[in-house]
Amino acid sequence: MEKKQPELRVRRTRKLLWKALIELTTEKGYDSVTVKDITERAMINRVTFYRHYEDKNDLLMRGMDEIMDDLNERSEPPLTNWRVSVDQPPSNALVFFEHVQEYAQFYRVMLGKRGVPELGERMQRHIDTLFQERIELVRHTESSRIGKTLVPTDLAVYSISTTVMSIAKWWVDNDLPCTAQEIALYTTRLIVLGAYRSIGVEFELPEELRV
Amino acid sequence: MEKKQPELRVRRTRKLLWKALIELTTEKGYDSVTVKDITERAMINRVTFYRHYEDKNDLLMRGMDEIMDDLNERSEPPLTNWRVSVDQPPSNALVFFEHVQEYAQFYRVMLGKRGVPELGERMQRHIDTLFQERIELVRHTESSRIGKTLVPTDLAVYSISTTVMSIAKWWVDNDLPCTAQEIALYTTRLIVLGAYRSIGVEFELPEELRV
Amino acid sequence: MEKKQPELRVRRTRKLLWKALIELTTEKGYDSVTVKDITERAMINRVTFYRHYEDKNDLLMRGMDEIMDDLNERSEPPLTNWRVSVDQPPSNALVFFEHVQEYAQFYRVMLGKRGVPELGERMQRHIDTLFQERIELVRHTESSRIGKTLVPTDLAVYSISTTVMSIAKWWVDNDLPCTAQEIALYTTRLIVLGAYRSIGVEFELPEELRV
Amino acid sequence: MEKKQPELRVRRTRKLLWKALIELTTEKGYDSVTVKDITERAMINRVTFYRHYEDKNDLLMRGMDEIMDDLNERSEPPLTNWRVSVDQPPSNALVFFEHVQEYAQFYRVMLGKRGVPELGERMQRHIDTLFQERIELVRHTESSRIGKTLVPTDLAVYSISTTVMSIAKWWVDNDLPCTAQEIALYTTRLIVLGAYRSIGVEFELPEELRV
DNA sequence: ACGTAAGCGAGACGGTACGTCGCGTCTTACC
DNA sequence: GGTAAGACGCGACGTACCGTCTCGCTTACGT
Repeated sequence: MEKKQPELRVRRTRKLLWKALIELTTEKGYDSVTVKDITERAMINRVTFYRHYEDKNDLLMRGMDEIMDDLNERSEPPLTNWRVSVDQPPSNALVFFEHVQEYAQFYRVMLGKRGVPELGERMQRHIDTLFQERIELVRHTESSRIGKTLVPTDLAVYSISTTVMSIAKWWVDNDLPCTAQEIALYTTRLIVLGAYRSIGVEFELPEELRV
Repeated sequence: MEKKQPELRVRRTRKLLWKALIELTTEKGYDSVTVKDITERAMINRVTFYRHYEDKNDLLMRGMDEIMDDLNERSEPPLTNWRVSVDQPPSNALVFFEHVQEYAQFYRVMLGKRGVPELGERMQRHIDTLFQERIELVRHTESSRIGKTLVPTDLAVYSISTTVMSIAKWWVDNDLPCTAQEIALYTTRLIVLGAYRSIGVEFELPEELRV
Repeated sequence: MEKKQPELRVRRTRKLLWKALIELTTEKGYDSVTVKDITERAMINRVTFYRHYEDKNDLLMRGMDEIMDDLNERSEPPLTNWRVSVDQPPSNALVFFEHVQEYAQFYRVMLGKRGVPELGERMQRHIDTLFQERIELVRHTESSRIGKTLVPTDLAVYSISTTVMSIAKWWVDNDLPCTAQEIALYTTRLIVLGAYRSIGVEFELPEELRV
Repeated sequence: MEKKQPELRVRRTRKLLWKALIELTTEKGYDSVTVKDITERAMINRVTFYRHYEDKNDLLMRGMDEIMDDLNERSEPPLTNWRVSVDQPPSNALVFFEHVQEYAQFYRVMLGKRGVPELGERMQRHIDTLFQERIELVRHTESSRIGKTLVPTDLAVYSISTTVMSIAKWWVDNDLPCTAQEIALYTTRLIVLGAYRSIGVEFELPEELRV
């Protein structure tokens, strides 16, 4: 059973408000945007705004929810037989960056300095979850040998999710200068070489990269 | 020639206002703090606040300036004969984390989710500057061999400064669970193994870490 | 030809709305009553209210119309051979107070301080009309002698209608402490002794009241 | 020790607001006047209004207070040796109507149908107080003989204060068609002949008025 | 040490935005 | 055709903060 679609007018109103929020945040930064600004831009009465959302932040959160829901639906559970590699990004990395690409304008705005730190944190939690599961799997897979730990694991995991988020930010800020496939690969390389290596997860390294 | 100290009362007023800002930001987050809050906490008349600062942000920026000045004074110019190593953090890494340690309360508050993203960005720029110079040096030093580039250099540099900042945040958020020396070492390892390696900067790796 | 009765549902709706208006005015005063209050109390949809009435005041006016129509139907034209007396209220005085008695709740509410001044004014106009005709008759009837005028006639007439209305208000406010016959008599006495006398209308005064 | 005058600006602000209230009430009726109307007319910021008064009604009440205070200061306590007469209004009647005359614009507006019933009630209470004391005195003065009671005393007293108020209203509504002295005399006559007589208070009646 | 210029407290004020309430209109769907 | 349910535009409300101004008091500094 699927949930009933709201009325046409309601959907139109909400869409216009969301659009106005993104536009205005792009123009003057999230903090500077007022509810009045949003409703004027959307050509919606201010009171009507409050009939749908508690405040500016509520509008943002609900929009973010939808986007995060979309990401969650796309993400696959971590594979059990998974090979750590510097040549092939894992499927969820690809899913993540394709998702970012799709909502590029949104992410560019919201991850920017005048955007909403909250968004980065929510996504980071999402990534944390995926990676922690993954790392456990990786550490217990025969294809990975465990070496010496150079950095505390929790610090390394934290640095991983930060790295992913910051790369996503860099990617959209620079107007997607490469494909999702490529950026996912770069991300994988940085993480696998750095954080993974630091916590002793070993991996297949092509001959020419060996030290 | 030293600049004349402001009058006693003026220094007292400014100090009280700064103290109040930090306290209140700790308690309820920077955005929620109002000028009225600050002046009430500092027991300073609201008009007096405006005699010293343009607004809440001005107060913050001037405080940040002083802290950043302190950091800049401590930082040394990058060494020309510099050896990339996973065992010994470069001196500026140590300087940086010792500085963070000194102002730990300030950084904990301001880097936190209810803090001020602006601060992170200013510091990141600082770090970017240091690292870009350093990387140039490293790449042209005979002690480092240049290998294959796995990740675009600008992306790697960006990920470096992000990593440093995020580690600093993790460090203060977790109440300095290790010494400045240690955290500087971990940071160096993550960066050297990951980002440096990705852009082909090779380094001395102890025997037992070799793949 | 009688006017067609509205549909059953319509009559029910209007009756419920009227009832709710009176109740709510009793409870919190006319000004504080909102259309929403009325429709909630009447368990009628707010839009339905607007299908029947323009606004809260329209509902009141139409109800008042019906009540005033009732009063007008009962009132008799002033008699030509009419004796001014302090012992016997004229028939219309009786009609008036019996009418007030019948709609006591309504009058108590609407003449009260949180009621509707408009009502008092409409009734006062009604009374004015009756009295002006009457006074003309009285002044030209041989049974009344015209004495010296102590007060301008228009002022006296104004004071008469005010007196009647204020007595009606006093009567319902004090929960009808005497019969309609009695209150009509008191009213007549106050008017005949005061206003009538002041404009020179003389009257039969029982022996024991003479000065 | 006299109470300290508020600051010049404050007095100016309040005066402008009061003036605007009276003007606007004259133009469109008290109920239709909004705080926004008042502040725009007074060229005062709306927020400043709320710094001085709780709401529109508070502004009115405080203005009324001052006017009532003025009336109270002028009114004399009822004389003990007091002669009821139809030729000479008692001094307080004169005081009252002179007061009304002075604030004629205010009373015209506020006693009118689009004015504020509250005002009439406050004044009526003032008058009630004066008259009740006076009637007690009158009834126990040798110069007045007590005759038969034709109307309940409380009803008669009520009708007195109503009469005074309604005459005041008539007077200002008709643009003061006679002097305060005259209107006070008419009022006295109506009351003395009507209500006083009805409760048995006898008085000096010139020969030609005797029945 | 002491007079004076500054810093400061107190609070009125104009202004922008907030979130809420009530009004009256409109549409859709039911019966 | 009467009614329910509810979205919507509109105008006013009373409040919170902002940043400015003016009026006096007091206090630390320089001569």
